[in-house]
Amino acid sequence: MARTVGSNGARTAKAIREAGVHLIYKHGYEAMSLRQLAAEVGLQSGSLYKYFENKQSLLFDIVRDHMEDLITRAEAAMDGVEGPIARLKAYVDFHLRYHMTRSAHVFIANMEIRSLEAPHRATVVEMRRRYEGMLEQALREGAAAGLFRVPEPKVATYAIISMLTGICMWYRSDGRLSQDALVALYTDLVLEGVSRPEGVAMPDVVAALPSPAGRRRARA
Amino acid sequence: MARTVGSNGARTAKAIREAGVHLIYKHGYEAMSLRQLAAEVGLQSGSLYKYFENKQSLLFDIVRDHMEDLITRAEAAMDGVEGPIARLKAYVDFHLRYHMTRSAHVFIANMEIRSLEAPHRATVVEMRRRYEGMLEQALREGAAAGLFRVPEPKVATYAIISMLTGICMWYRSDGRLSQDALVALYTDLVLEGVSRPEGVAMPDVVAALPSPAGRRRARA
Amino acid sequence: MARTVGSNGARTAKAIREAGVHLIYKHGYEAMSLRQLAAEVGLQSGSLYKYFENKQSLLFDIVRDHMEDLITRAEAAMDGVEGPIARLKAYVDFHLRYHMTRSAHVFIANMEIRSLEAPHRATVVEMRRRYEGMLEQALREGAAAGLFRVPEPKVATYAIISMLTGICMWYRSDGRLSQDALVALYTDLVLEGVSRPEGVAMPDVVAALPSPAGRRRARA
Amino acid sequence: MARTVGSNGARTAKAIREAGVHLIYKHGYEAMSLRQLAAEVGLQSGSLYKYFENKQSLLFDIVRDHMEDLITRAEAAMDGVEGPIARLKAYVDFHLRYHMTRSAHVFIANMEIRSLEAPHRATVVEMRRRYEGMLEQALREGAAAGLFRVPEPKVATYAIISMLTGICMWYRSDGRLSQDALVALYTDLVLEGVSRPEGVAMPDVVAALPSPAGRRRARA
DNA sequence: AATGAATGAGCATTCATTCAT
DNA sequence: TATGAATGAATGCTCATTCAT
Repeated sequence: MARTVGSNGARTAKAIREAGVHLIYKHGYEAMSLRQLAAEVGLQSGSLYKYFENKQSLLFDIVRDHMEDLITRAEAAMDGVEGPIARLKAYVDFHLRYHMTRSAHVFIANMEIRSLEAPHRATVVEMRRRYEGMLEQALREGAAAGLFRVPEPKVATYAIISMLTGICMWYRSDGRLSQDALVALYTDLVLEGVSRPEGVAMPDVVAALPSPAGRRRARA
Repeated sequence: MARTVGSNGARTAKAIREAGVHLIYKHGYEAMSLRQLAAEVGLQSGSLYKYFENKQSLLFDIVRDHMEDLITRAEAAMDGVEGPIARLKAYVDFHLRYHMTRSAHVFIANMEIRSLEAPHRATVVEMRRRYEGMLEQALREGAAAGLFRVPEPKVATYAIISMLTGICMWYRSDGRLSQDALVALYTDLVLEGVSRPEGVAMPDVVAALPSPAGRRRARA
Repeated sequence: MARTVGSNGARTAKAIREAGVHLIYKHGYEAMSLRQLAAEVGLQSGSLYKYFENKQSLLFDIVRDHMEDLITRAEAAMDGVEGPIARLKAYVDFHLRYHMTRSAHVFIANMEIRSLEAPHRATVVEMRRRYEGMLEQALREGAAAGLFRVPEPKVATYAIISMLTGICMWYRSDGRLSQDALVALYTDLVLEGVSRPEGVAMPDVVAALPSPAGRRRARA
Repeated sequence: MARTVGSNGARTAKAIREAGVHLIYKHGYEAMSLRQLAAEVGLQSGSLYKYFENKQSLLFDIVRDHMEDLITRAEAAMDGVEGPIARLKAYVDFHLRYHMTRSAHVFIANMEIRSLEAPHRATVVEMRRRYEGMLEQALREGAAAGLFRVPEPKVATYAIISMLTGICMWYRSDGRLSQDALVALYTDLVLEGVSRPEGVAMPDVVAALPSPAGRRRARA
């Protein structure tokens, strides 16, 4: 019998990718078996190797492509936005909407870094740093302009990103609150959190922080 | 040979638990093998079964005990603290210090919930809800007292806890910033984020939120 | 190496089944290991799982298929045979020849019922009941016709079947006695055992038996 | 703490033996674990080795003791009984009652011979031969005296013993039929099966049997 | 007489992967 | 493009057995 009309490699490749995302999201990379994946797309497990080199590279492909997409879209969202406050708002808005829309990919990229082999992990970590850097930059500029109260931009970056990313652990598109409402709520939390209020001094312990200058290690 | 001189059940049990935490933290529950664990404590893998029923219950024991410890200590930390602001500060302080001190346990409890079988997972999720409830309660009281600007206490709870918990992803005890400094930084972010500033109105979209009253589903 | 030249699924499946019968017959189901079985057919033990779901289902497949074969052939052997005496003879003849020819299968079906998990066991027990029912029916009809002296057809059924089945414990095809001779000997024992002799009364204790009517439990 | 009053080795030994019989009967020798056995008598599994050398010798002890008991009692039951018919009746009577009373032991001795290592098995097989020999002897004498129609006493022996032994597969002491009734039924089957009826010739095929004289192999 | 800690071999089963067809 | 047969290593787990205490 000839092949089914329209049954072609590209379609299968896409089906594998989607089933892979779904299964890794649901069971975790280690717990997902290639037999399951093959069954999901109606193949024998050996046939998957036409579409990827091995299980590890399936994961890497998924995570790398996701990170590229994330960065590309973030840059597009921030493109042309002027001023630290507007840029911070744009970042928060983008990050939240992206995480609500593509929660499975995001979840995988956050949870399965551990399952990536060292070189792959390094690549992904570097991409994540670039993405986080966009937020850090906005915070630094806002602080320099006297708009934000962020003595430690790196810490604030981690804090804000953790807070925003957490949304993909519980957000459901059929929930009571709309995406717009949630964006408004989080934006408010973030903006108030970092904005300089009139006449409020930094706590002493922060004022006495050692200077970050000259340190070598990437993380505080 | 039967028994190493000086071998001792309680000591072995403790060693297994610690090695288990370490290996699950490092490789993930699925990726850790009991042979690895046994090797770490100098046993044959079959001998581990004197100390737990199976791999799953090792994980559950670790997570459950951690959650019990977390809740007990949180309650102790909040005990006698009066007023929403003070209570919020106490919660943030406790949460951060605990997460900086026991980051492996915390990491496991957050990451490996997925690896728990349904009934175990239900138990842990319930415990987590109780722990989160302490924060939510403080936020609600603060809002009711007109101190906090939190139209959606549940969302704010998730947001704050995500932000704080994120610290265990990067904190190193030998880092540049002390625990005190980090606590001060995060406390500032949280407090400013939720405090009611003079004459600042809610964003329109939040003001127009549907009332949470009467909804049945647990999550927003 | 992937595939031995000329290897063939159907052939392997048959080889596994036969080796399985042989090993279970020789060592017992519990004592047979799948490594042994795999070695017998020249495979790695994991490869067996292409051919059965698990060890238990290998046993069940063997026993079920045997029972189906037994019943089908018994019905064929009895088909068209008229009259209780002729039917009893046909049953004895069939049963003996079958048990002499396929003693390994028969042995397994009798000995390893205990090793079947409950639902499988129930299925097999039900099939056995059907097979035994054919003999019981012949005995009942002969008794009703005044030809047989069987006050308790169920007991007589068990007795006769036990007697006949015992042959597979010692029969060897290269023994001194031919199948025909053995069939003649057993037929004689059975026929004389149940036939009504002239003027011979039942022993008193049997005459005084409680009526089986109305009892619920299947077995005497 | 001192030992419990009356807790002594002999009592424990007996408990182990009984639990062993029970568990082997229920699960089979291979499937029974010494942990189960130990738990049944309230010991640690290592402690069992004060009472037997190893698992195999527990089985052998059980089977050997049972066979000794069987033979001793059979000899006592036949002692002083005169004449082939009376002796045959006495054997049948004894065998049935013994098998109804001690069905677990009997079952084990029949089913687990396969699990005995070669030398142990040889011992048990020899004992069984002695026990069967008592029946064979009675049949031979009855045939020689012209009372029985048994051209092949060995075959008849196997047939009768199989038939009688089968009772322990289904007999329940709370069944509808009493032991006396069952003994009467089986005795009747056996006696009629082997007794010489007036003017009934042997079937041709049996009349033409090769003489058993001079053969070496133990089984027909 | 019994414990309890441990061994080391073995088990059924699953896995990612290979490759001739 | 896909199959299906197979590998070989690994996994979680159970077992009979040992022996210092």
